[in-house]
Amino acid sequence: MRPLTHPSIDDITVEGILHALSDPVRAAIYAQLACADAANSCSAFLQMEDRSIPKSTLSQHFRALREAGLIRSERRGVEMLNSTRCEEIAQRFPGLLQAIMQSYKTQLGARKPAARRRAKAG
Amino acid sequence: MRPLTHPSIDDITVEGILHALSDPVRAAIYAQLACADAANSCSAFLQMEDRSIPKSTLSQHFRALREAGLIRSERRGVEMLNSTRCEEIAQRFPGLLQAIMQSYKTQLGARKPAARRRAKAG
DNA sequence: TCATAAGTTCGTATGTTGCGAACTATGGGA
DNA sequence: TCCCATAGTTCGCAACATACGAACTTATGA
Repeated sequence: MRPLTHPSIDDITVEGILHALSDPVRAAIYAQLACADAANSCSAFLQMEDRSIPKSTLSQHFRALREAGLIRSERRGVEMLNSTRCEEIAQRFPGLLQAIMQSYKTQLGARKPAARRRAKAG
Repeated sequence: MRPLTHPSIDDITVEGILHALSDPVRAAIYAQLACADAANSCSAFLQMEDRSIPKSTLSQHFRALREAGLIRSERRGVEMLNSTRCEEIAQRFPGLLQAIMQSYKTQLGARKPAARRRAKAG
C-alpha cells in the first residue's frame, strides 16, 4: 500500500480542480467536508442523498480529490480523517472554490418542484 | 448531419461547465472567444500555442463546449461563427466563469520562468 | 460541374471510470 | 500473541469516453 500523497500547493492545477469537482458525488463530498466543523472519515459518505456508494468507488473519489489537491487525508487509528485545503487554494486561486460551491448550491435550489417530487418518489 | 443543438439556459449544469472547462484546450478556446470582439470560426484554433490540433478533435471540442452551454455556434456561409453565452450563464451562476477564467490566467502567469523557457525550446 | 474550404461523422486504438472481490493496515479483546 | 472486526486500498474486468486519421457533407465560387 503506497503512502498517501498530497500535491504541493504549487502543483495544484485549475484543470485538476475542475475535473475533480465536475463529478457531482465528489462535489457533494467536498461541500460536506467544507461545511464540517471537524474532519470526516471516508465511511461517513457510504450513504449519500438516499444513494449508497460502494466502498471501492468511494475510495477512488477520495483519491481523486486528494490528488487534485482539494483535500488532505491523514490516518487516525483505524480510520482516515479528511479535511479541505480551501485556505491554501483560496490563496492561490481566490474565489474559485467559493464560486463553484455557490453555483452548485444555486443549481440545487433551482430544480423544479415537480422534478424533485419525481426524484423522491422514484 | 444533425443540426446544431444548444441547451436551454435551464438545462445548463455546473458539472457540465466544469467538465468542459477542465480540458486546457477547451478552456483556451473559451478564453479566446470570451476576449474576442467578433465571433470566431473553428479553424481559427487549428494552431494553438505552437501546437496544431487535428480538425476532427477540434470539432469534438467545439461540440463539447456547445453541449455544455458555454458557446453558441451558427453557420455563416461556409464557416461557423462561435460566441460565448457568458451573459446568460453569469445570470444563472454569477461569478463562476469569471473565477475559472481568472484562475487559469493566474496559473499561466505563475509558471516558473525556467519551465516556460523549457516549454518554448522543446 | 468541378474544385476548394470548413466542419462533421465513423472506426479504431487508447484512456478513464465504476464496482465486486481480494487484500492491507490498525486496534481491541481473549 | 493470535484472532477478529473495521476502515480503506488495490486488482481485474466491463462499460464508457477521448483522440485522431479517413471519409463524408455542406456551402461557395470559377
